[in-house]
Amino acid sequence: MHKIDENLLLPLPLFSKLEKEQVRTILDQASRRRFETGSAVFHEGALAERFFLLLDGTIRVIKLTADGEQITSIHIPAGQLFGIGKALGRTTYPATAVAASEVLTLSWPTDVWDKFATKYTGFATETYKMVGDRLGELNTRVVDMSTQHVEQRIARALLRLIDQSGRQVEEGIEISFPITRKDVSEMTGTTLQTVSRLLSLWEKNGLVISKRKKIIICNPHQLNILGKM
Amino acid sequence: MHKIDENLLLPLPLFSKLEKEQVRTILDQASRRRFETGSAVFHEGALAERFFLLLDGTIRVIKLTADGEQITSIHIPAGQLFGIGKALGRTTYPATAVAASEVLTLSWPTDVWDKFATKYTGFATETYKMVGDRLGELNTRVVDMSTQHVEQRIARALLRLIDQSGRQVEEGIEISFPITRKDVSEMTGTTLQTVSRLLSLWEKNGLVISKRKKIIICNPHQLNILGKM
DNA sequence: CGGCAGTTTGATCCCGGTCAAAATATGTGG
DNA sequence: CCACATATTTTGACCGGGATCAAACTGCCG
Repeated sequence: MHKIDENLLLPLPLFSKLEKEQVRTILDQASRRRFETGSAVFHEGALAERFFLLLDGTIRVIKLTADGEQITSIHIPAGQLFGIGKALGRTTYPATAVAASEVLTLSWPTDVWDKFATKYTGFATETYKMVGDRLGELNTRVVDMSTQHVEQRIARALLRLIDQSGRQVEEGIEISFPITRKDVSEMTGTTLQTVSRLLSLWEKNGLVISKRKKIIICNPHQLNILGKM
Repeated sequence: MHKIDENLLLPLPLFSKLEKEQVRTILDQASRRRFETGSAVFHEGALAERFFLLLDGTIRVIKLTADGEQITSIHIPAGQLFGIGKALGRTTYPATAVAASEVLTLSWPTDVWDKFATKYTGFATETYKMVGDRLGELNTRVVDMSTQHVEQRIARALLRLIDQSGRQVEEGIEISFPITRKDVSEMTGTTLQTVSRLLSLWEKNGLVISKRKKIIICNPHQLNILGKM
């Protein structure tokens, strides 16, 4: 196993209040692992034996319904912790985490969480801030789902994605991991047909450009207006 | 201001790991206040100067949309903390808290949260467990909203309500605070007309009995089946 | 008793789901 | 490098759940 350069991690909010020395100690206890696109990092209901830090790529958090449908709860961008049920008093993972692209993770045994939280200033604080953000995001999701039409939900979902994991390209801002119509429909509670129709329409109007598994937002401003109608 | 009997609070999970002495100290720093049905305890966006413990009654947490619609995020039953943005790194309240019935609260200045969290074993742990539960609830809300039909969402919402704040009465289990068709529609992302139609239908079939601002579930089992179809 | 808040019921309409089928990419093995 | 299998996207036709509009009804409070 390679040693990881602690300088890469120091800029992360999670470690911002720590000494280089401390980050080194934390890293030395971590396991490093790569996941291929589509593979699961952990499964809903499984014993939460480890918690993870996403070094690179994007994690898609999904839930399965009784009848086998799957819906996307959130996407996690690089730099964030996930699978931290321990921090919230859980012993099992509340959802399944899938690699939305090639993914690089660090992970630690759940047991060390308490030690980290008490020993390292800001570690718990930053984590809970992140939890707060996710709570907020879920909250707006609920509001959206109850009040917004499909067109607006999809527009907002795309904006959220480029906000979290957008990459500037020539034609606009691209979603930095492969994403299908089906994925978008699972994020917004619709069907892939509806998503396809809308993307086609938007492409005709110059709002987006979309290829297979790829979406580029050309005109975020216009999309934002659509999302608020 | 009356002294509050600490024996009332000792059974709460929040205080379960504390000495009587410590609970007394915590209580002595609290302000006690009553809110009438419909009045706001705090408003979305306002500076989070205090956090609250709900002694009696039910709190309805609502969010307002851009166009003035309001949707209900969750209900908080007696015994729980709320308005604890500080624990999640927030400085403002993320939603509005309204008294769904007559309500009795204790509250403390936000500043003392850190002290409580570090000083009193289990205080932080219990709080975060609760946050975890709310995260879970919001998560299932999102799943529900994306996959369930209106009938199922309403059935589940009612079941959740009697689960959290039900009161056994002669004909079945009653929701222990006044609740209108409109309230239910705001919880489920529908319209009061649809809720009314369904409740009428269910009443005809003996599943519920509903009066003005009052709903009694006569047959939770049957409703549970409906909610899973 | 008047007025308001809450509820019921009917009629109509349309968004978006469902079913179906074809078109277009991508990958794989020979 | 081609042929075939599979994954993804597109487009069309149809239909139904539930929103919307409208109006009457009921219980409650001052």
